[in-house]
Amino acid sequence: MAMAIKRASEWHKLPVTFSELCIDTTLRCGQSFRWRKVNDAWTCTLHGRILSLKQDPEHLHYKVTWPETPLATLVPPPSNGAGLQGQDDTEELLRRYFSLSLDLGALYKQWSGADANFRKRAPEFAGVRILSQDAWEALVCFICSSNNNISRISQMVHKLCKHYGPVIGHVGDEALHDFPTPDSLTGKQVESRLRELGFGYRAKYIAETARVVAQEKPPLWLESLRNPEHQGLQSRSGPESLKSTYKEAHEALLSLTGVGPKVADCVCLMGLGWGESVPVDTHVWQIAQRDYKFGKTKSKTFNKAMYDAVGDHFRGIWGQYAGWAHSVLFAADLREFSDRKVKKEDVQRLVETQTSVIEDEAATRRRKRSATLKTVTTEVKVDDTKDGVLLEVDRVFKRRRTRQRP
DNA sequence: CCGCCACCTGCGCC
DNA sequence: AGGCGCAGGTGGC
Repeated sequence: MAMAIKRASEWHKLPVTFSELCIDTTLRCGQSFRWRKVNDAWTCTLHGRILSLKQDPEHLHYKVTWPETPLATLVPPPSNGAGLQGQDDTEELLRRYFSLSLDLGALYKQWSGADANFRKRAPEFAGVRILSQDAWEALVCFICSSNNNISRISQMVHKLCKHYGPVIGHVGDEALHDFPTPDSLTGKQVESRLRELGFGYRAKYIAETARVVAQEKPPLWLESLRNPEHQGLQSRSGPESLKSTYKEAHEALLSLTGVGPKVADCVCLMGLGWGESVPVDTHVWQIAQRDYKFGKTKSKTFNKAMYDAVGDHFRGIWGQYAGWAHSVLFAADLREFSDRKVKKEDVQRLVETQTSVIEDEAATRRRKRSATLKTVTTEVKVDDTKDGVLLEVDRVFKRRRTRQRP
């Protein structure tokens, strides 16, 4: 069996157009925190193997590297049972991971038809898909994401794999690890060790959640929360009574420490196949206020009712795959991709002025952020005379905390 | 229920 | 150059 597995890795290709999948955007937009660009190829461990991806306008190119020693004993086979049987199931895995049976072009058309704002933003951000990630991995990664930035989240997830995940192989002299199982994170020392590794208060959430998932919840509890409809994955696991709806899955996840509505929705969307789930974070809340006229209610702070209202609103205009549409706008709003927006506005602005657009843009962003985040409770108007922009801010997403003096 | 705050840490900015 | 403020939130009053 091991002999069949071990062979020289080579590149394969899958016909996929750029508008159906753009890995460069999809893998960098904060869904998964493990993909790294190595020698011009996106690389990550997935289902017990190392996967490298490249793309041209017509194809997705992939290369598989299997473990030097069989890992059947270390890594549980995928829940669909298609594990290491000797034949390469990587193409099927990729189709599943990227949900390639879904017609993304048709969805973009639907969302554009229903929403002028989407129509405006989407052209620069084609091919953004929701990754079908492992539910447990998504759960832990998004627990790490609370009050945190993408750079540090990535570092933390990397450390988690490095210290608790099985080695799958090597790239150069660096070992690549798979994501650790719940069992491997249940030890007595886990919390203190994670704190040493820089996880901060999330160390407790992770250790506690691992213990509950591995020992207190019934076996396959997470899997039972999966959307049975998603990409035709007719449930082969569990009786009818264990199936859940999106709302039930969301509620169930809230029982875990460190999991609030936002993290629960991330797990629903990216780990459990619930396409209608819309994670509302500070970014999405700002998008809702800026582009969808949110922020006109009595309540002063962002509460659960408003959280649900934002999600319901987007589900209303975008429909069954609202979470997918949301991630397109989320990507369009990310700092990391701001160059694409500058380019576009460059053209517009050059017609009007000859000033430095990039610097202008950066300054505007700073002022906007500053106005949005630092304003406290009262209505504020910021008159930006230089750009002739009038910003109205009804409320804040989060009250600025005043640091205690020692 | 609603509305505070504290919570770890690292990086960017002034 | 040394702090301050913030980052895809959540738990506990």
